Amino acid sequence: MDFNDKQIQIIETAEALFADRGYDGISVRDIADEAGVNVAMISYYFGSKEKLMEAIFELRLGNMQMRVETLIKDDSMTPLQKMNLLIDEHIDRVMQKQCFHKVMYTVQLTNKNPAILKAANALKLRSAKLVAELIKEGQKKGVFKKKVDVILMLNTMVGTVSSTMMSLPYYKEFNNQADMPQEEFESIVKRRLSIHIKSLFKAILTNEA
Amino acid sequence: MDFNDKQIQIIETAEALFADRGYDGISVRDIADEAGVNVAMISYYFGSKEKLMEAIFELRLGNMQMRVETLIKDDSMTPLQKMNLLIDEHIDRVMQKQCFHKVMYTVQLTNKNPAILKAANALKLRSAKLVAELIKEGQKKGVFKKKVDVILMLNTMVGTVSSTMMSLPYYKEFNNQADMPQEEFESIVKRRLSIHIKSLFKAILTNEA
Amino acid sequence: MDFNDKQIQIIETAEALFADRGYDGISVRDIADEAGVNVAMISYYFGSKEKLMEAIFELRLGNMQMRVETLIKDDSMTPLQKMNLLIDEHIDRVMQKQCFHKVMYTVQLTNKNPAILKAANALKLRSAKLVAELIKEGQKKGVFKKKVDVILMLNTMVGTVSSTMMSLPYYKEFNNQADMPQEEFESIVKRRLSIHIKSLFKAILTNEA
Amino acid sequence: MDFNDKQIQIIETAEALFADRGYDGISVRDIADEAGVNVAMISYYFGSKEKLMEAIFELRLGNMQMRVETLIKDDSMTPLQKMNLLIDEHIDRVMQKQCFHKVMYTVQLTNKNPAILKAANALKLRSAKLVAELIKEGQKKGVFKKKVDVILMLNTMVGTVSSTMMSLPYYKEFNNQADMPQEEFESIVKRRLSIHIKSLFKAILTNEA
DNA sequence: CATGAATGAGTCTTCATTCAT
DNA sequence: AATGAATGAAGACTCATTCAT
Repeated sequence: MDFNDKQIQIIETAEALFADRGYDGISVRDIADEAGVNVAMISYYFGSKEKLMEAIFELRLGNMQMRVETLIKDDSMTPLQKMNLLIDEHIDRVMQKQCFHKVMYTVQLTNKNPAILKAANALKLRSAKLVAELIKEGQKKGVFKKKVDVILMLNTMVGTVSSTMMSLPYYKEFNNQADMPQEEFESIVKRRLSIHIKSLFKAILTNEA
Repeated sequence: MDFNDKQIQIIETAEALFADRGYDGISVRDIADEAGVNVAMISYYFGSKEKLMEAIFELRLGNMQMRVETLIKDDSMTPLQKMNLLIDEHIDRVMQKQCFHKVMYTVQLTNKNPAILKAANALKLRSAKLVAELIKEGQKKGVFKKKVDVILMLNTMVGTVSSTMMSLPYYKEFNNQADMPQEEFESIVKRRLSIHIKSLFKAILTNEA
Repeated sequence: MDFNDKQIQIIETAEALFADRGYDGISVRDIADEAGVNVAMISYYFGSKEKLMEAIFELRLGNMQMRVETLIKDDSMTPLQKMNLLIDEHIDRVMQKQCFHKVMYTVQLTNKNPAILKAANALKLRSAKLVAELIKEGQKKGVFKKKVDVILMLNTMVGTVSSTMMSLPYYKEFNNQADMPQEEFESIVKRRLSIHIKSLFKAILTNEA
Repeated sequence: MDFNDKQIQIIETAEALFADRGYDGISVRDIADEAGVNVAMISYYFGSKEKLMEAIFELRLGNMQMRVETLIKDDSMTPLQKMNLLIDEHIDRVMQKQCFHKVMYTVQLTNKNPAILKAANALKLRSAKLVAELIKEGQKKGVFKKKVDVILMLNTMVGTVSSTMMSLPYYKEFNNQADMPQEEFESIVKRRLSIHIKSLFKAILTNEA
């Protein structure tokens, strides 16, 4: 749970490389070279390549779940406000840690890293249940519709954001914004995504347009 | 473009295995063993592992683009009908060829197979442009809203479907439908997805709820 | 059970090297280099280093057990004749395949190759039981003593031969026969061993000197 | 020659582990972990793994030679008494320090630790020469036969004991004594070995049965 | 046309040892 | 005096591909 500086450096290097070429597409030597450390150091610090992969998730997933929980249990916000904040935080998280999320998607796509897949799915399921509670709360208060498929709704949020992130370069090209600085472009995308998904959720959750 | 029976057998075996363990997670020997052919046959028929991967896309993407084009240019349907059919066809395609789509997502996630990635993105871009034209047509007819972000809209469609497909087992568990036959469950999911995405698109494209 | 020429060549090379430096003291590359084959060929033919070790035993132990069995069941010899032949055959076997027997002793000394150890011990136990029957037969006929510890007797045979083989160079030096050709020396040793052990067995088995 | 407590602890741990898995089958880290000391301490105290191995022999062989010498030169015993005591002491030594003797046999079997092998052989040779003198003394006194092959005789002693020690578990099984406490069983084996070898030596050395 | 045999390059991991502290 | 951190070398093994047949 607590990694030293060199470990974090290795983890972040691995994360970026895994995102770019996949788990099996990157050798421990690639990681070591890129991180400027000795090959043996990866086994030394993490035990194995697989364990290094797990360390990436340990580092990144650590407080993610906690954040969702505190957000949902916050009494100072209405259910809709919470949903909107959930959306914005998800967008921020994914856009800020694009590499990690790419890695996470590949893990979900294959059965290569079963231990990690299991952990990721458990996290997903728990989050979904928390959100389901939140929906129920909103339904009790009469602000949300009766029939809501929480999973599909979350899949829309997650899927839209990930599809968008995955195709950022093409989105840029399609919108003729190739010249725009990356940071500015991503900021725009984030805003658009936020508005887009919030309006979708409004349509899903409430009775009005 | 024209593969013989044995080639198709190899392609489909490879597709399923790549979907399950990723491109680098599967060796040509794995494929040969599973397909019941000699290892050397893969190089013999396709030239290389990479080329076999390309063959998968050649086989699967072949008529996909064409289908979108004819659909959009069909004069017997309203723009909204076309959009709805586009959604249903996408859902059907993904659910029916889950393996292939998993493979395609992994290709989009990494820079491992650049030639394929490029082809897939070109296809995507062309589809997006066709849909954009369709939207414009609907806007001219006054049935669609003025401001529509086509890319985000398509990302919602693609992302929702793929996220749902990727997490089918967990969706099943979450809904307490573990006992239901897979076919029936997938049929239900398809219907739900259809309604879900269509209502989202309605909210995106039209002014009413 | 049936190895091709190249496999036998590898097996015999490995046998000699393992005898000289131990299982862990020899790398598959050592074996490959010495045998003049590619490193990958060892995995290709045997699966692994461990399996190669097992192949050595498969090749060498194959007919050994059978030989003991037919010898013991041969009706044309008296029990004492059988024992004497058993001794001579053991001496011949060990002296002729010194490398293999060195390998076998190291296997018996450590718990490194448990599968092989188990097989070797099973063989030993079966042989001991056969010899025990032979002893009983001799006891019934009144030519052997009543009380004979078969295991200790066999340990004397096996142990004497192996100790002698292991220290051949020092035996040579001790007897001031350093100049004698190796073959001649070994022939002498075999004769001496034969006489030595037979007289020991006579002392163990019969009542007269 | 003078080791401190921690060194002896390391030596004895190494001895046990080497006995179980061979020199190359055990890493210095294994030894350090098992002995509860730092990995670097082994290099620190002994210089290298090889030197640690030598230290084992330094510790164990130290007074062994001396013992044989004083025994043989003891004037209060007849040659036969000396031989019998030699046998019993050898049995005791091997059975009490089984680990060390296993290590020593592996050293004699391979050419991996030449320095140690040389020392062990020198010791063996010197012992053999001492025993040869003892035999001559007995021959002069007319209690021993004229023709005795000292080396073969000693090989019988050493080989019988080591073969027996190596196969203790199987001896136990063969005799249906699996339930007997190890200590009691070993005590019985020692007694049997003593009688067995003494009677063999009697046969070898004297003219009567 | 199809394949069994073979291989060089590359995989992850472990190793004994060193060195600054 | 003792050790945690670090590493170059070597370990066994797998890989996609080639080639003679």
